[in-house]
This record gives sequence, structure tokens and C-alpha cells, in this order.
Amino acid sequence: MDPVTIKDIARALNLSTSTVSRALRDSYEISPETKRLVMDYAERINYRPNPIALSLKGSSSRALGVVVPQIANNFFSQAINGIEAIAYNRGYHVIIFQTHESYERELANIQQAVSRRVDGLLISLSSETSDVSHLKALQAQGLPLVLFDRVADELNVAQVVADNFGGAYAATSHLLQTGRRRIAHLTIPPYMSITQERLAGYRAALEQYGVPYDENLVRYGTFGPDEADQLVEDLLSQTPRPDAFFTASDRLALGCLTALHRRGIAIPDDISLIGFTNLPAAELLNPPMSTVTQPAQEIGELAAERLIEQIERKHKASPPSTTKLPTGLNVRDSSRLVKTVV
Amino acid sequence: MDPVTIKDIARALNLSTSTVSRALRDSYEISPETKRLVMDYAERINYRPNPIALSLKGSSSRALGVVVPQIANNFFSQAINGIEAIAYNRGYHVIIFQTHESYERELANIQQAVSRRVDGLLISLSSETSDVSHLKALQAQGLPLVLFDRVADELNVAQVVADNFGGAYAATSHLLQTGRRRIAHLTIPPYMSITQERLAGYRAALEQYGVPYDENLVRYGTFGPDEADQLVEDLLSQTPRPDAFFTASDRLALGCLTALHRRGIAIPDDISLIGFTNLPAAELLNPPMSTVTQPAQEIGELAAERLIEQIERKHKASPPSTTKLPTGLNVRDSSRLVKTVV
DNA sequence: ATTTTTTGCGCAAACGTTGCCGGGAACGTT
DNA sequence: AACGTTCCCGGCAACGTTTGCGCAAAAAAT
Repeated sequence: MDPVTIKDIARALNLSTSTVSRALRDSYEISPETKRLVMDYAERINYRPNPIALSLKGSSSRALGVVVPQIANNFFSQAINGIEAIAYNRGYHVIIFQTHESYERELANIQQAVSRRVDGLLISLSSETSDVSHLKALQAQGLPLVLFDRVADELNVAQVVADNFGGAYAATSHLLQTGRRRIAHLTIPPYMSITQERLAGYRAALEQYGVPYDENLVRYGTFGPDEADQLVEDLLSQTPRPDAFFTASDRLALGCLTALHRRGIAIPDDISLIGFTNLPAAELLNPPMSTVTQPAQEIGELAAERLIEQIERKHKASPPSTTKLPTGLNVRDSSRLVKTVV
Repeated sequence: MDPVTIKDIARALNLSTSTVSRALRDSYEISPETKRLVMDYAERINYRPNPIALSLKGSSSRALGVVVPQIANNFFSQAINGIEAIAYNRGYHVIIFQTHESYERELANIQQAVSRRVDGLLISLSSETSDVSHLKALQAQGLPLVLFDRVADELNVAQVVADNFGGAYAATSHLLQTGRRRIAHLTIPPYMSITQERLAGYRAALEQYGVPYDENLVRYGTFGPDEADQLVEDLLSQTPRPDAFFTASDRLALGCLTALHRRGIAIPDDISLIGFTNLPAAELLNPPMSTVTQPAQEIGELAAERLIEQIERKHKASPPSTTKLPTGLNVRDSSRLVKTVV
């Protein structure tokens, strides 16, 4: 039951491998009868071309590489679903790699993907990545490349992102409109594009409402296991105490909620809470959590489309555009207007 | 900046490709000086062997294929983390494929993985899969194979699973002990091993408490988008109404909770709820949800270890064992003992 | 000094496939 | 009848690597 090769067909049909190859690819220089013969036989013995050999020959592998920090993250798993949906009905396969937020593993994974001859790469940067010369090198090699979510502006490639600024601005504005004035921002490592954009949206909203920016209210997490509790502790010890928390990730939102519960702090009565997250359970939490959501699946779809376009229309170098998709604000109980506060 | 090949080294050093190849693999028939020369140069120009060519040659690809139904599922993403952890420090790469619960895509993905010459395969069956002849074929080919979580007993391969029977038994017993008698079971498609085992655990507990099994209380979902609501509706319309729900997946647990909220049913006062799920937010739900948890990461780790063992010790055909890992029961408010019920 | 052994390396085949070139047969053209 | 085309097909090389074999030179044994 070893894999059937073109040679087996050639031998069985008393033809040369080249003829078989051409017959299978429906070349014009093979007679219809021979083609029929070869194709029927190939069908019968269930022949599948060996993609490894094809890749070696230098042609396309019809595989897309996806490099993300963590698949155990709603945003990324949804984005990957979007990518797969598009790839699948365009005839591409998707190979997924995780960097686990490590620059080193990002390098290794990209290296792997490249040497496995993927036709293109969809990348969301690790939080450790500040130097993007490895991506520049890929680009210089002419490998189709699309960045999504966590991007790097200094790179001149196609990018697909959510409107992080807008989402953070909307969330912060909402908190301000419900009377909050000391709004803490629990966020992710500072190097990342999304961190900066969200921070900027947060600051812009504060400014518009004439609330001074206080850097003591901003805390950076590191994707550590139970860091949220410590961050919350730090923030709560300030005077005056924050009256709202705006968090930048699933993990931080849940960690924050846990920490507040543990301290018996009432939400939203004492502290208002809003998370930047695609948690499917947000509505069911206690209290239902307000969220800024990103169109994760759509981001994946768009990124995949951009990439495949790039792969298939390699000549017409379409200018590498950045696409920004709108975020949504879901107001729920955790940031409800509390009369006594206003 | 094209990839460096062994030929480039050979040319630069005025050696043959065979010598370079052997020098790099530290063969005894190459003089120490030549080896040093080659290795230094290879290091300097950052040579990386082409895995595609290696795979074509038939040697190992040092890649593991992982085929799962959905990565956007806590259990699987955690299991994959476990797999990757082991694979990574054993020098293997992991290539992930999703079947989206489709038998057809399972076939296609396995085919892809095989033709990409993975050294072995870690598979969790799709819910549509009842015929496993494709796996038997792999096995006959001698491809190392490990099934995890959703397995098929008729297959004589290594398997790593959670104690689904035990988990379901514990959950159901707990519900019975807290005075519930009409316990509904919302579960996943019936073909799957885990469905059957959980159902068996559920029935065993009922039997032990002398509660007759009522098949009207068991409902099978299909991974559809909003099916839970309908299933709940059906179950609630029965008389007497169920006084507890035991669900078999993340999705069903959340859907069930949503459906109960929507109908204003008090948990656990009116209906007790317990889910078979690894949701990280279970503690934070309203009310905190009781769960049966599986050691997902550990399952992944063990499965990967078994697979690598099989790959590397191919001769000593260790008898394909089934490993069963214990599940845990987390009792929270959603299945709290309510005095009036007892 | 001659034969044997060892050492160190190159040649060529192979993995599965495709592209380039070349060639025989049948046909049509002068 | 001689030549040019067209139509089909096979041979060979190549992708990057490993490997069995062979071969020359150096070292060792006689």
C-alpha cells in the first residue's frame, strides 16, 4: 500500500514518466486516448501527486503558513477559522505554527514554514518581536507575506488589522460618559502595535473629556499565568482608587474579574469593567461583561484573500495596503451607569 | 539571499557534495580538518538543510501531524499546547490540521499530512467519522499513529483518553446526591467514543441510585450554531420537567446557560447545571458553573510522547496501549444543594 | 620493496516530478 | 519522390540531499 507514483503508472501502461506526467496535467501534446488511459488508470489506483516532490521542483506547494502567538486565544482561533475558510475553497492548505510569544520561536517557525516551501505566510507578531529584519528578508526574497492584527508599520507589506484605536476610544468614552474619571488600563506588552493603538485611543478619549492622563493608571502585563491579580492589587492601592478598569485581552479581563470578585468589589457599583476581548461567554459572566470586540474571523478571511491574491498575481505588485476593520462595543452590566456615581 | 544548499558549500570549498553532506553529518570517513572547514563555513553562511529534499529522500521529516476537529475549542487548544511542548524539546515540529467535524476533510487532511511526509500522526476523530478504514490503511503502511480523546476502539493503535465514564459518573452521582432525579443529558453526536462513554457513566450513576433511565432526557447536538436553545426548549416541555442538566461540551454548556437565563429559570434553584468542559471562565459565570474537567494538556503531552516513542523505537513494537487519564469534578454554585429540593 | 590495509574523498544513483529537447511516424506540400 | 509539418511520445536533466561503491594516495604490514 505504498504511495503510488507516476512511475508505477508509466510502468503499468508501458509509457514514459514524462508522458504520464503530461497526460495528467492535460497537456496538449498528448493524444486524447493516451490521456484517457492514463487518467482512468490513475483514478483507479488512486494516484495522488507527491507534494514534496512538487515543492522540490520549485513549483507551488499550495500551502499557506500561518504563524500566530497562541491558538488557545479566541481571537486567533477565530482568525484561523477565517483563514481556513478562504484557503480551503481556493484550494490551499493551511499549516499552523505557534510562537508562544517567543521571538526565537517566531524565527524558527518562519524558517520551518519557508523551508517547507509554503506559498505565502500569514503572520501575527509575537509580543517579544521588536526587530523585524527577518520579515524584511522574507520580503526581499519575494515571498508573499501578509501581517494581521499584530503588525509592524515599518514593514512595507499588506496588513489587516482591527480598529484598535477606535475600539479603545469607544470603550474609554463610554466609561467617561457613565461618569468614570479614574480609568485604569490593564494592557499587554508595550512593544506591540495593538498595545500602542489601544493606548492611543484610551488617551484620546481622556483628552477629549479633559481628564488628565495618568501613567500610573496604565499597567503592562506579560502574558504570565496569574499576573492580573498583582496588577489589580497595585492599581487598587492607589489613591484615589480607580473607578473603572479597561483591559486589553481575554486573559486580563478574566483575571481582572477574578481579582475583583476575590476582593468583594462590586461591579459596576464600585468599579466599572470593560474588556477588549472576543470571549463567547462575556454575556454569561457575573456580571455580564462589556466588551470591545474585533471581527476576528473577517480579519482572517481578508488576510487570506490578500495573501492568495498576492501569490497568484505575483506580477502586478499591488501596493501593500493596510486594511482596518471596525471594532464593536458591547455595553453590558459590568459598565452599566450607576446613578450614585454620576 | 536564496537558500544556501549543500552544493554552494561544495563549490565554495572545492569539495564534492557528498563530502559536504558527510562532513555535516559528522561521518567517520571525513577527516577532522575537512569537517571543521565545512562546518565552519556552513555556520558562517547560515546553512539550513532543506527539509523538503530530506523528506523526498525518505528519511524523517521531524514533523508531527496533528489532526483535530476544531482548534477553537478549549480542550483541543490545550491538548495542542501539550503536544507542542513535548514535540518542541524533542526536536519535532508540529503541523496542525482542522477537520471541522467533517469526515471528508479528515480524509483530505490526513492525506495532506501523509504526503507531506510527517513522521507520525496524532488524531482526534471528527464527529462524522464512523468508518476508520483510512486509519487502518495508515497503520498498515506502518505510519506511527496515536489517537487521542475521540478514539475508535476497533483500531489497534495507541490511544490516550480521559476517563469520560468516570467524569460523567461523578457528575451524575453528584446531581443525584443533591437530590435531583430527572437529570437531562445534552450531548454530542452519538457515533463518538466520548459520547458513548459519557452516556454510559451517566446511566451507571442513575442505575446505582435506582433512577430509571429515560431516553427522552437525552438529546444529541450536532455542533450547529444555536442548537442548544432548541434542545433546552424540548427538554423543558416535558412533564415532569427535568430538574438538572448535564452537558457534554463547552458549547452546549454555554448554550444551555444562555437558554436558561433567557427563560428566567433560576440556577440551581429550579434547575441544576453541570458541564463537561474546560472553560477557563467557568468560575466567573453567573452562577459559577460546576464542571467536569479533563487534563487536556496532559493528554496532549502523553499522546505526543507515545507517538515519538513509536517513531524512534520503531523496531520494538510496543503493544498499542490505551492510557486513560482521570477527570476532575469541580462543584460550583450551578449545582449547589438547594434545601427545598431535597 | 611489494602487498595489504586504511584513510579520505568523488561519482552516480535515487527519492517523484516536470521542462526542455529531440525523434519517429504520419500527413501534407511542392 | 523529396521535403517540411504536425502530432505524440521518450530521454535526459534538474530540484537538494543521502548513500553505496569505487578509487587514489597514504599508511601499515609483510
